[in-house]
Amino acid sequence: MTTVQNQSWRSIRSEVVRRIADRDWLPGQLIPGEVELAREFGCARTTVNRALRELASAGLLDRRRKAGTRVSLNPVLKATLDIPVTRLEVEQRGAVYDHHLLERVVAVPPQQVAGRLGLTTTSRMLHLRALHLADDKPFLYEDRWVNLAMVPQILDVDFGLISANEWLVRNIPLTTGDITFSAANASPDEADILRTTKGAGIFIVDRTTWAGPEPITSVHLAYAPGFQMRTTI
Amino acid sequence: MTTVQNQSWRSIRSEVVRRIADRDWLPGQLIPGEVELAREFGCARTTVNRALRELASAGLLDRRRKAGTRVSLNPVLKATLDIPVTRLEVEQRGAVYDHHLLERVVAVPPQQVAGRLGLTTTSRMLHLRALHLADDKPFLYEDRWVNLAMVPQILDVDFGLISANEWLVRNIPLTTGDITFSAANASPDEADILRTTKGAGIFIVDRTTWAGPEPITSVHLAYAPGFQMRTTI
DNA sequence: TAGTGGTCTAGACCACCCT
DNA sequence: GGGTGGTCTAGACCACTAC
Repeated sequence: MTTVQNQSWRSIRSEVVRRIADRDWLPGQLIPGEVELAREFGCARTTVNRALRELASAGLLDRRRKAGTRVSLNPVLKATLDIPVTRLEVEQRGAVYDHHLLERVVAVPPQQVAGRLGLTTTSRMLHLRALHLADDKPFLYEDRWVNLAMVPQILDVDFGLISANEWLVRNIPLTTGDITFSAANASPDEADILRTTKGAGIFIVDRTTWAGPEPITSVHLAYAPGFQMRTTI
Repeated sequence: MTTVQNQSWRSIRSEVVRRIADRDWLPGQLIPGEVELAREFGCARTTVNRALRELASAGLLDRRRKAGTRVSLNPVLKATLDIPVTRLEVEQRGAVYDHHLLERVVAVPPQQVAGRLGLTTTSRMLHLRALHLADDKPFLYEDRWVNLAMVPQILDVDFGLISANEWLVRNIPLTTGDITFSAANASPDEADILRTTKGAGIFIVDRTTWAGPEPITSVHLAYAPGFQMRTTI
C-alpha cells in the first residue's frame, strides 16, 4: 500500500477520479471505506469524507451508510446552466442590449397560465409582452404574467428603464420554480415580432416562479432563430 | 441577539436563506463573519462554514478572504440538467425503449465534425446513425462520430444489444465536454426518420466529449417534435 | 446489531487580499 | 499588517440500514 502524506481533499478527489478513469475501480464496485482511505492517504477521515462527498454530489459515487461507497453504474451527466438576466445574456455575447415594452395590461390570465401558477381564482394579473434586442436585432420575445396579489408594487415600475425580468430578480430574491426547454415553429405573431419567417424553428423556454408557497410569475420566452444555449460538463 | 443551540448546518443554511428572502440582509450587503455567526448560533465555526460554503456554491453568497461574505448582487439562476442515457430518459417517461441502428460505417468525418473534435487529420472515424424509440414511436435521432484512435474496441460492439450512447458511458468513464441546445427545422431526411413533417420545429442537442485531452465522440441529437426538457430550480 | 457514512466540535495553521 | 475564509485534525456521537 502506498501512503501519500500531506494531501488536501482536492488531491484525494483527483486520485479517486483517476482510479475510476483508469478503471482501477470499476463501475458498481465497492471502494474502500473512509477509515481505510484515510489510513492510506495519511490524513484525517474528515478530509476523505470531504472528497468523497463532493464526488457523490457530482454523481460519480453512490454512498450509503452501512452499504459503503460504490462507483456509480449510471453516472448521470449533470449539466449546469447559468441563466443570467437577459440583459447580461446579451452583453455576454458582446452585443448592445435594449428592450421594448410591447404591451402592459392588467387582465385575467388564460386558464393555462392560471393553472401553471396553481391559481384557481380568476384574479387579475399583470400581463407584459416585451422584445429584447441584441445590437438592435430581435433576440428574445417575452410573454409574462405577474401575480399582482404577491407583487402589487410592480404596477409602479417604469419598464422603459428596467425589464420586468431584471426588476423581479432584484426585488423578489430567492425564488424557486421550474423550467421547460423545447422547440416550436414560430407563429405568425412571433415571426412578425422576431422579424423572421412563419414556421421558423425557435427555441422556447417556459418558466414558472414561486417565492416559497406563493406563485409569482409565469413567463414564455421565444428566442430568435439561431439562438444557442451552451454549457460545459 | 438570539442564540439558538444544537443547530445542524442545514438549519443554519435555512436561517441564512430566510434572512436573505425576508431582506434582513440585502443584496450586496456584508453579513457577519463565521466566528460571529458561530457565536450567535451556538455552534462551531466549521459548521457555519459548511452552511455558508454551500450557499456560496449555489451562487447565493459571494465569499472572499479578508473581504468577508456578501449577499450576491446578481444571483445567477443555476439550472441543473440531469442528462441520463437515452434508454433511461425514455423509461423515465413511462415508455418502452427500443432503438434501431440506421448506419454504421467507417469514414472520414466532415470538416465540421473534425473541427469540433480538434482533429486536423483526416483520420477515419466510426459513423453511427441510430433512431431511439419510445413506445415504438420515434423519440430521438442520433448522428454520431467516434474517434477510433481512442476507442478502437468500439468496432467489436453489437449495437443491436446496446446503444452507442450507453456503451460509451459505461466504457469511457469520466468524460468532459460541451453541450449546445438549440432549435431547428426538420430537414427532409430528419422529418422522414422522425416520422414528422419537413420544417417541423425540433429540439437539437450537440455534444462533444473528451477523456482528458483526447477527443472521444461528437454527436448530433434531433428530438421528435413535442419533446420537452424539464428541470427545477 | 454491527458497520458505514453524516455530522459536529475545538482548535490550529495557512492563504489570500483589502486597507 | 491583519482580518477573513479555507482547510485540516483527532475525536466523538449519531443515523441509517444491510445483514
